[in-house]
Amino acid sequence: MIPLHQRIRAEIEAKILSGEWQPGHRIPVEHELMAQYGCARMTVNKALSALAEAGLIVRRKRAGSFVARPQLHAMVLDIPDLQSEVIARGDAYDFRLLRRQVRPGRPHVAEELELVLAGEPLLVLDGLHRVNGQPLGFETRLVNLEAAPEMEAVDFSALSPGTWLLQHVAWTEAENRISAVAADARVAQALEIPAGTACLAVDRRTWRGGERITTVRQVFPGEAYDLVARFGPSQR
Amino acid sequence: MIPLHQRIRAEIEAKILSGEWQPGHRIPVEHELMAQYGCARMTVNKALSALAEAGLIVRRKRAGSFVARPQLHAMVLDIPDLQSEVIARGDAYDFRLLRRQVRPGRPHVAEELELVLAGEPLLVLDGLHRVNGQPLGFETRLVNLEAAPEMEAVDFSALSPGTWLLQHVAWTEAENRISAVAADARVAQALEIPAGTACLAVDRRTWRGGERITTVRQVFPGEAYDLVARFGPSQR
DNA sequence: GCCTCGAATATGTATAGACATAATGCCGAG
DNA sequence: CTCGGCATTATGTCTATACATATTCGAGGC
Repeated sequence: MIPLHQRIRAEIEAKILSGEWQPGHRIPVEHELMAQYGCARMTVNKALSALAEAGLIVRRKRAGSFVARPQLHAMVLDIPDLQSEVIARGDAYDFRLLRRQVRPGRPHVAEELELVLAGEPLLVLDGLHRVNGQPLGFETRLVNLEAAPEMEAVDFSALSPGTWLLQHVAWTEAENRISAVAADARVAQALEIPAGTACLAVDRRTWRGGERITTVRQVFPGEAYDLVARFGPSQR
Repeated sequence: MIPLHQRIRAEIEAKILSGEWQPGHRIPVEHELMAQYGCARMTVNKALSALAEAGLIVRRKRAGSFVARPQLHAMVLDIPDLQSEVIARGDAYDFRLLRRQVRPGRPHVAEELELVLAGEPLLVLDGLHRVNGQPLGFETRLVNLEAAPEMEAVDFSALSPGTWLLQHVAWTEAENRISAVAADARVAQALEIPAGTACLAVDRRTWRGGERITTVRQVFPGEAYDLVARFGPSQR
């Protein structure tokens, strides 16, 4: 019932991932596979093109197709959505708003100017993600109200701004920057950990076609949280 | 000179990424695009299939194709290769080996048993990545010598084991786990930072077919290093 | 009003053939 | 022996056509 090009792809993929075909190994040329599966070349081609797209093989004209030497530097990172992740585990999630403020962007703060022109309205939100009443992560967010004016009216005393934004505001590009920081006094107090504890910081910025929508920094205690990036069969 | 299907793809992608076609917008059906570009349906189909694969659009039979609502949780993570990254910047890279040891896997250490059976040979390497003579990151590595026997003979007093492994040992699957840790005494001394400093820890495990090859933990001072994950046009 | 079934529609898969393009390797000229 | 150019080969793109499949919409029966 599964399409033939997908079966061809899966069988070759299995040979590669099992190690039976090592990097550098030459894959049967399209005419051979065509004969082997009794199908048209387009079908074989589709399977091989998909494998090439996924980076598992390299194709060279006149020479043939070869198992690729995998590269470390482009892996798929899972960024869990806190709320759905927590709820999926059967725990209770809530968001506690600590600060809310609408004010113009300050002309001397570079971070705010990346988001809005000086004087344009900026929504500032600080809050705490919690699991079963325990602090999970601290979040500081700036929102460009020009890009998401409806957001000014939303009540975030319980709903997470990230969740609301994902559902209501379209974005086209996003960047996450991951680093380690020591918890400062404010974060430490909110997360109920000693000041100076090593924490994972995720800085996320989102755009909609050139226009900046929001900037957020989320800080998690180091032992309570990690991020995973994979290359391999689970990739798809 | 660029293939037509790629041009079609690029033009639709541009409309989506510019925000001109918002999420939920219905894309012209294949027959319309076919007429618009004066080509066969297979060509249009190839362009749209690629966009669907990349997650930019969603295709539904009978209904049509629609701009997808982007999901946060699968972004592409750049994991720089330290050595080439540093050299590309024009700085001097070197690796200093701090410890080297070959011994059997200890039966009570879970981490070692994931790599080898108890009693099988294990290569243990500790070392320091340096830029212009300054410490950049501390690395602790376990290597399964069954999987990479040639490695026992290599001199790592200057060459980084990661670089050697990437070039000489084929792998099929890898996982990176990113977390924050406080520098312990040994790491702090090696990196010349105060003990307890917040650091970014990258735990990497690689496989070949089901067989584990190596486990490595790299620790970087928090301010000196970060990782970036993106979704968007730079994705390809 | 509601439910079922069939027609229309858009995508999914596949074929057979054609020409384009790139790279390898061989062969002959110098 | 070396170098340039040409034939060969494998992939890349595209066409025109066909049938399969999933989903929606509407018509008709209850």
